[in-house]
Amino acid sequence: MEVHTIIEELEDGHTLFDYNVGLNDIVQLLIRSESEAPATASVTDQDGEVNPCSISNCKNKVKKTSSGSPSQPSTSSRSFLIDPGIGLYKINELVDARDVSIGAWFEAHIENVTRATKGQKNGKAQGKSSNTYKRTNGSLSQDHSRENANNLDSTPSTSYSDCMDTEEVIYHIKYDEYPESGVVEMDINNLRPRARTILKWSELKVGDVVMVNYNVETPEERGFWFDAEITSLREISRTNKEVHAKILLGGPEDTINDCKILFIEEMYKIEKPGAYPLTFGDGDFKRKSGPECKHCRADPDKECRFCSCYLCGGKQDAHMQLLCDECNMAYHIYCLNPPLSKIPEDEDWYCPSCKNDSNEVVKAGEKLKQSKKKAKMPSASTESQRDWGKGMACVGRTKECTIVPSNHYGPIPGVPVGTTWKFRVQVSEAGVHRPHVGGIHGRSNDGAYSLVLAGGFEDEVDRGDEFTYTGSGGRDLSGNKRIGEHSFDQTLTHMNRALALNCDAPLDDKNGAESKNWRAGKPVRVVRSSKGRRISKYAPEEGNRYDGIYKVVKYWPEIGKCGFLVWRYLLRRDDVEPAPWTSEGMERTKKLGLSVQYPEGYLEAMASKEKKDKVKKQTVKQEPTSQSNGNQKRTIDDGIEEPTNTPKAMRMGDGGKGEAFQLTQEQQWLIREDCMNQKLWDEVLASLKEGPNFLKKLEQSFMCVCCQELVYQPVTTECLHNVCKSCLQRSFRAEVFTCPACRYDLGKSYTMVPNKILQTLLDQFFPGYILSLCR
DNA sequence: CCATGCGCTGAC
DNA sequence: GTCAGCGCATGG
Repeated sequence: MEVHTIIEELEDGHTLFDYNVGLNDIVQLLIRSESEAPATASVTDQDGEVNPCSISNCKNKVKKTSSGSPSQPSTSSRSFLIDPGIGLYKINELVDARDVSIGAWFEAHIENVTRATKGQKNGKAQGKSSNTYKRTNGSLSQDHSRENANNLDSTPSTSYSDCMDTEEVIYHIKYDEYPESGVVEMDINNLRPRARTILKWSELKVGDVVMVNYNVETPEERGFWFDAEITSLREISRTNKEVHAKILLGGPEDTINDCKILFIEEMYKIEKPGAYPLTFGDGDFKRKSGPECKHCRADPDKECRFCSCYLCGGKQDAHMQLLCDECNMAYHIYCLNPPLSKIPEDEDWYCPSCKNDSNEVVKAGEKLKQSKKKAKMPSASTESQRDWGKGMACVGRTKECTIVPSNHYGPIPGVPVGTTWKFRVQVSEAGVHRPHVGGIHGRSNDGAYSLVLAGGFEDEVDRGDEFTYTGSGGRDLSGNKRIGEHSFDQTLTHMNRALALNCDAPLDDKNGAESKNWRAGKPVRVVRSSKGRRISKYAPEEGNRYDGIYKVVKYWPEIGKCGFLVWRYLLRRDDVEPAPWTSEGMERTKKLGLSVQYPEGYLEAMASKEKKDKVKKQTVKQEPTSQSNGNQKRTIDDGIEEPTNTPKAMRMGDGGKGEAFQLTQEQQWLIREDCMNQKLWDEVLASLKEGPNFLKKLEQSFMCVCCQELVYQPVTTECLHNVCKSCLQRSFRAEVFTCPACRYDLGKSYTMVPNKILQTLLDQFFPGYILSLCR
């Protein structure tokens, strides 16, 4: 059953190909303006015969090729130009299929286009119903088309009013398909011009239609090209992105509407439609110029887009023509701007529109190009031999806390008081104190969420349950420093203002303020660093320890020991969890097995480094002049054996033991009420005794299969899976009415009712987690 | 985009 | 032991 699509008007600057018309459509063109008056054109195949085909997705500007006046439109000879002439098109319907499969790409050369008048269209439609287009033997449609062509020829004086009628456009296309060498003619539907803009991840967004070379997570065939509309994008880590897409064309099955795309190798955005020539295979499909051109069959008088200069249109001086290795277009060396005096010796040559800036190309073995930001960084200009970024001085995060947002007040779920990390970057990863370097984390219009006590100020006092803290700023950070000498007064702005806002008193940036009800202030997570040991006996021996929740009692400006004005804060502990230095706290620390946490592989690396140093010393002693440093290093690296001494890392894994996770009565009641998820809850509750691991288990069990995050506004399906309502809605919009987890058919009219009980529970366990998902 | 920063490391 | 100076995350 064919659908007739009427394109009433052509918009300026567009071609017929810009209109999306579906498979098996017949395009009807209604000419409305004088300038777009219809014309006749002949459809001829290689044998001079006429061969109709139905084509869709065409929106083509009528090109005048002779000087027919609008008053005699039908006598003028016109053709439809598919700019720039050669393009990569997709076959969707093959009438005369040979060894070419549907979905294959090929280069096509639009030879001729025919338009039939209204009367003929009807005739043609009849012809179609009588199998004209579903040609199974070669003669039927040819005969019919010839009839059409004859009709055209016999009605040269069609009046202009006729031109206002709906008329059908008929194309005839020649194509070459790799690896088939000959020119074959065929009927084609749904021509789709291609784009070739390589997408960067950062440019990709939901809703983009892209052409992807991919591996898709289905049992179907992998690794080919298809068109897809991006439905969701998720950055799992800096190097790991996940894309879901709705396949539009050419996927493993066009029926798959939501698939997870993995390992994308190349991706092109389909932008402004236009014919972008691409070649198949490894360049085997390359035309020859001049008399050898297989397209014009060595006929020097025949116009041929393949061997005529793209700039001047002439096919003379074939020996002076350059063929672009990308688009295969021919260019006279003297037509180029600037012109070339001779044929370049380079094997490859690219035309001006295909040439890439060699500065932008990353060659094998070369480092990736620096981002704009990196280019501005000192490392881009200085030739320092230091391996910045390898040690813990400048590493980036490898994990990120997403169970609470960055502006979360109060404890981080699953992180008990006493948890200790070796490095600040780990504290950041845990979400306890996010800045790598800064002492206060907060927002100047909201408040402070956490701070680190590291003994940066000699005149600070730490009494454990109460301490004074000094604001930030006032330091001379010239010379790319992170900390420096005090050289000016601090102000109650930025983080200093944030911390002041925690105090339950009106802000006063001149005299400071004191809270009458200090417990009413906003909670601050406090981390003590081992660096604070020089002024505080409460600082941990090693690393950075989370000590619990404190509140700002008061803040005031004063002249510090440094001689400049500083803002000082008094914080007091207000936490039900015992402080780590109390006997109760120490017992708990022991019970929970909280020992210093090191980054993954850190202890191993340190152990092997130690070993290396030892070996190095020995080697130097034994053969002081035998090897260069480089070789020596390589030998040692390769000879590293597995580390044997990682006691602390081993203990680290026991962190969850010792203290069961406590559920409130309300939580217990809610869990019982959530009977749909009873089985899941039973599993999760089994890990209650594992303490913090309970939350991890909870997070895993209630993860949305679509967005891979903790479900938000969960819809608990009949098949007992939990999916975010928005994810399920997206699936339904893509007309997939099955459960994303198990493909159970939910039915088109399924009503999505969020599981409020589950949402309440998740909000309690992971306060405000939705905010961290919306970043 | 720019400014800020109670870390961290290798070189001296 | 001291110190220069880096990437990174964060806020504005």
